[in-house]
Amino acid sequence: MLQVSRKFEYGLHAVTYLATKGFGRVVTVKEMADEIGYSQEFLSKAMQSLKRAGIAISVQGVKGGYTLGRATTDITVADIAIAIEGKPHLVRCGVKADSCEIFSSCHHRDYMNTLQHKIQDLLASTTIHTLLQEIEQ
Amino acid sequence: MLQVSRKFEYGLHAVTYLATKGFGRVVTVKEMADEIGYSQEFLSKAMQSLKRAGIAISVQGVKGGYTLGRATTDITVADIAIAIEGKPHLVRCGVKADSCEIFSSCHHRDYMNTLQHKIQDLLASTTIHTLLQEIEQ
DNA sequence: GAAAATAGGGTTAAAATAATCCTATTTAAT
DNA sequence: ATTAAATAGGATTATTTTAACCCTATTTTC
Repeated sequence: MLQVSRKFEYGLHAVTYLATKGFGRVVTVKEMADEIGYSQEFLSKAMQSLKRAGIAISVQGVKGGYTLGRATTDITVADIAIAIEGKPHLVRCGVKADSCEIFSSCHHRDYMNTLQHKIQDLLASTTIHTLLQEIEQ
Repeated sequence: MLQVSRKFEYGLHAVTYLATKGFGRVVTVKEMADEIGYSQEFLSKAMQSLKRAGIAISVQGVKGGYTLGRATTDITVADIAIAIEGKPHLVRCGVKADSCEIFSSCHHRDYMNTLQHKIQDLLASTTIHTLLQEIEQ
């Protein structure tokens, strides 16, 4: 349930890594993979997802690499999750709506959606900046 | 990431179903599976997990079935998640602590644990009672 | 004793996740 | 121009997780 995918973990770790390296500093995937201890190729995929979402900026070519696309105050955990895993689809009711006999009285979808929004709101209210700060007490 | 497992969904749906049937009313897995549209055998496993956690009470034998083990005000979404999927282990840093060269300066585990606790707290503060109420506005 | 229910071990099937492979493109340096 | 180092990304394979299924035992009512 509360399990985060490894790709998300890669993405979050990469973002916090870039954040500690300072805004604007370009870092290669190789450096990150070596330092952090992840698979370079898989981390590369995560970075590509972060780039598409504008969370990271890529610089191609020899002196290339990645840097943060915006301030850590403007990157939320939800941003990273969605960039990497897409919008979550929590509700997977076993019965399709049009063949569900109790659909009108069944609020299962509502409950699941409520839950989803709660989690989503929580992650959306957690910026990288606050996450970093909460640690270094 | 934010994806809930089907077994958790089964469990939550079963709990809300039992809740709407009224406290103390014993319902068979077959009835629930038919009404809700889930696999009877798999739902059965979910119920067994809920029973072990005290969320449901089982009655064996011919007139048997399940009923809620305690009031909906005393069952949280976290209870159900843990009963069904066990305690989550969010952090899966690619490097083992004793072979991690940057361990002392790496706060990744802290970030992940912080996140985990935030989600856990959210789910632990969401009771079935409130979930049911929030819908019927 | 028969029937209807939970209990639960064990195996198989399906799906999702993670890893790998390979090639293309971009760009700095020589 | 050529080379080397980097990102971009499609495609495939391997692994792991999840879901489904099978089968037997136990409990309890009638």
